[in-house]
Amino acid sequence: MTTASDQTEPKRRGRRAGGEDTKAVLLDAAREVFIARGYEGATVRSIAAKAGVDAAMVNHWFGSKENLFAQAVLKLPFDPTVLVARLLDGPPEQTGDRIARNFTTIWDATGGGPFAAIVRSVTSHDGVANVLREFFLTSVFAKITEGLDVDRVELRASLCASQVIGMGMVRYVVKFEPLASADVDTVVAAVGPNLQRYLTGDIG
Amino acid sequence: MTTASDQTEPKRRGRRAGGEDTKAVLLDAAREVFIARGYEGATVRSIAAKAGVDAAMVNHWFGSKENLFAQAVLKLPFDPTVLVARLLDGPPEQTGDRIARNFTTIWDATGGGPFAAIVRSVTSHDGVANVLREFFLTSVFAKITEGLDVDRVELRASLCASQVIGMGMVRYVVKFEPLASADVDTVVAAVGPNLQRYLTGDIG
DNA sequence: CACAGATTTCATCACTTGTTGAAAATTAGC
DNA sequence: GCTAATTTTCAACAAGTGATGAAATCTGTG
Repeated sequence: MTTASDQTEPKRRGRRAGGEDTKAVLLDAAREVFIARGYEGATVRSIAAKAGVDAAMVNHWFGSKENLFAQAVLKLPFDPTVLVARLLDGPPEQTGDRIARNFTTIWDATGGGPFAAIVRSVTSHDGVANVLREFFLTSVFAKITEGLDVDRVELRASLCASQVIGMGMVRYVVKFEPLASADVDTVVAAVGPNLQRYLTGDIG
Repeated sequence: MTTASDQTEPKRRGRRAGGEDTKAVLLDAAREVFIARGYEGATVRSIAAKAGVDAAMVNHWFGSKENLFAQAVLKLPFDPTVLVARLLDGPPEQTGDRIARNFTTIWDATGGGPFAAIVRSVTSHDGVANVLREFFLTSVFAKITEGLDVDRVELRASLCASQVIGMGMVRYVVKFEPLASADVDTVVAAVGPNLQRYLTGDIG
């Protein structure tokens, strides 16, 4: 709805009048459709239709559907290191709360879109599981546990990942109520302490 | 590999010699392929090939790919009520441990197959999210929280679901180490107490 | 053995997929 | 204003999808 053209006219050929960059329009449309349908479910034609251009533009501007997916979804919209810095900035005993608050806030801002897109494409696309692992484990949670002076840093990191990913699944993908609609403070109060135990508590 | 035929002969027509039930062979093959590839990724032809029969048998025995998916994957292989009974049988303060142990043991026994299959088909197939919700929320965790005499039963149920689903995602779908390879006791010691807090603890 | 019914394969349908090459229309440089 | 480069649409491809109807083959009953 955001970028579609409602015209059904015979649509004359040739270069566009000017202004809007088709490459950017395609990226937006692709992100939207990939989020809603996953990699295989999102067809090149449906993406092009939502962008209001011909399907051939995908190959012209991105070479392949594969590459469009990488550009639109796989490429992280922010730097993990600044996120880690923000999560480590504050009292160590409240790190769990900060993790819960930051992820919930960030994902809520986009309706959970990018998260859902990646999860929904975890089968279709070979690299998606690796991207997930690289981001959650290596770039974020391993960095945090390593900065906390605790034992079993890898296990603690994967446990945190399990809770954060599970929260994302329930809140944005399968949408279990009331967690799906709970406000951020409720989520932080519920999930934060459990994350804190994974980080610094006794895990057996 | 389990049910395939390695023959490349011209394969004569007509009714089979006898013995193996094609319907059951197809169900096994379907489960295997749906698990590995998701609903859209698993083609009728690939399922039939793995079963060693013609693709037309799918429509002959199940009417449609849709119905085969329902029969092979969506239909729960066990009764949720007996699971709930087992989870509630014992000291209430160890319910979290029992949940962690039971789900891990059950899923480990099948390599996490059915869980992965459902998650992987959560986009492609409209009913999958509903099946997930119906099972985890309504049939299992809501029943447990209702039997525990605590407040906010729905919120606690969805929180438990988030941790259990997250554990399943990390252990069986994206496979984050070391949680993916940790033995059951380690998982129970780590996850159990967090589930217990969601069930009977102070969640804000 | 004959024959009705069940089971299986085959050939094919209509449709959708990602991709490509050429033609048409527009813009930019001189 | 002419020309070259860029952008866009169109038409079509080969490959693959789920599904279907008929023919071929087997089984079971009489």
